[in-house]
Amino acid sequence: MDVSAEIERAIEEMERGELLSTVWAAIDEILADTSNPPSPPLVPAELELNTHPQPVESQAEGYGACIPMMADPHMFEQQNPLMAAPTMYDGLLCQGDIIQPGHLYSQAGAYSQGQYLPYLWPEADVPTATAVSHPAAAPQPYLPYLWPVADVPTATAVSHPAAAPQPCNIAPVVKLSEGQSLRWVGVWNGEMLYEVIAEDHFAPPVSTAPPLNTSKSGKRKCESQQDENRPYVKKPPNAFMLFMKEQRVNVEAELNIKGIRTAAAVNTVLGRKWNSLTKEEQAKYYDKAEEEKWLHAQRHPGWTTRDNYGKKRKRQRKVKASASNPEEDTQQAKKLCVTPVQTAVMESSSSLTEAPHTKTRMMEPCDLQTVLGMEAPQTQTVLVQLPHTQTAVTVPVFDMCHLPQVYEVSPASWLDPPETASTSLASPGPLTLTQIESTHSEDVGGQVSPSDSQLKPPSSPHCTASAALL
DNA sequence: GGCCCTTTGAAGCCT
DNA sequence: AGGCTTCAAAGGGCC
Repeated sequence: MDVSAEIERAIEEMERGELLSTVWAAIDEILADTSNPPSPPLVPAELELNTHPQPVESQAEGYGACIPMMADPHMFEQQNPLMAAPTMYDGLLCQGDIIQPGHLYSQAGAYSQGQYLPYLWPEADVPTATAVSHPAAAPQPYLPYLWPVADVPTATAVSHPAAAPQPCNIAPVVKLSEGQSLRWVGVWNGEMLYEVIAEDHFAPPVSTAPPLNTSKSGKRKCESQQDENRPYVKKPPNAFMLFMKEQRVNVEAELNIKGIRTAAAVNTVLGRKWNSLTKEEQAKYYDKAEEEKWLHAQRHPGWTTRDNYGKKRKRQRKVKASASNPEEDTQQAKKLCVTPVQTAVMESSSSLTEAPHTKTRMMEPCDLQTVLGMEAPQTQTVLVQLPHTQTAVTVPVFDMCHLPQVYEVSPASWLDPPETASTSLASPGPLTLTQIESTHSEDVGGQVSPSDSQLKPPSSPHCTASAALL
């Protein structure tokens, strides 16, 4: 039986809800012919995994995009309790053959709007599963989730009476890249099987995610969307921005000023402080900036600063020449008009098989990571190892304090060693996801030695200790 | 509602 | 190639 064809046909003919239920029923039926009928993986009590499908579009994180949990960790409790639970992450971070949990980034230099979560999440604010309630009619969570394998040694089966066992609500999905995801389809010879699916096959109807960016700057209409269909993605911070982020509180306390142009005054002081730093001291921030840039490139394949160029400022600065000049007006208008087309081109080219080559795109040594897609926030990671490439990537999930298991992904029908990860992922067979080792939440806020990370972001000339964060 | 102010660095744009 | 412009953050002020 051609399962794929059948599923595809069903997808075309059915409504989403019907489709999902039917597909799952079909899969169950198919798999029932094998050794053991697959049942949804049991959820360890301490994991409290999300059991609902996630809106893929909400994963399109970005500073101003709609990744609610990025904006404020407390949103878990305020808007969707389920979000506090360890949830499968929709993107993959590859930083080495051994990938470290995203929570290892939890340290100074956090970004306030969730765009740079590795530095963002204050440990004290990390939501824990224990604080989570599971209402009977839980709202649709915003993000996909990673389902723990049924045979997780440390897993303790729990029942979720409130979570209706609807097939469409228990399908774990791992987002691979833009447009593709891994979905758990069952068990084959004792291994969890995942299939590559198009996102729209699993996309929920509407994202209820509130706007992420609540800052004043986030109110700008031009930042609300990159274009009609694409969320605005902000630039990664440079070294000085990271320095400001970290030192602003100190300088504000030192100055103890309020009122007129406080931020501008503080920035002036920060600028002086920055210039007074030694090269070695500055190198620390250049390192971070390189990491941020690298992560940004992974999360937003194809994105360049061009995408934002001319979209933010709506009127000329006072110091600039008068905009009364018709030519200047025309040029400004040009900048505002051409970008969507360019963006669309970039988007289409950032496929599995070919990625755009831009200054900000770093394909080496992590083609795989780029291919797998990074459009997601991260609060926890699990190890996903791709056997043929001998490369591992992380699958961040929600809740840094839990779900410490590390999983291995092995393709069930990965017959030929791929030339590159890109080619192999272009038409992969079902993948298996099994736990291979465990890590623990004690790592939160800790650092990992460079030897723990065999794949790292490209080092910058300033780079001296970036690996420690990865 | 949204830009200004102010800083440095990165990157795009223009000549 | 080199210079200019824009945007990253912050938040009160101002239009």
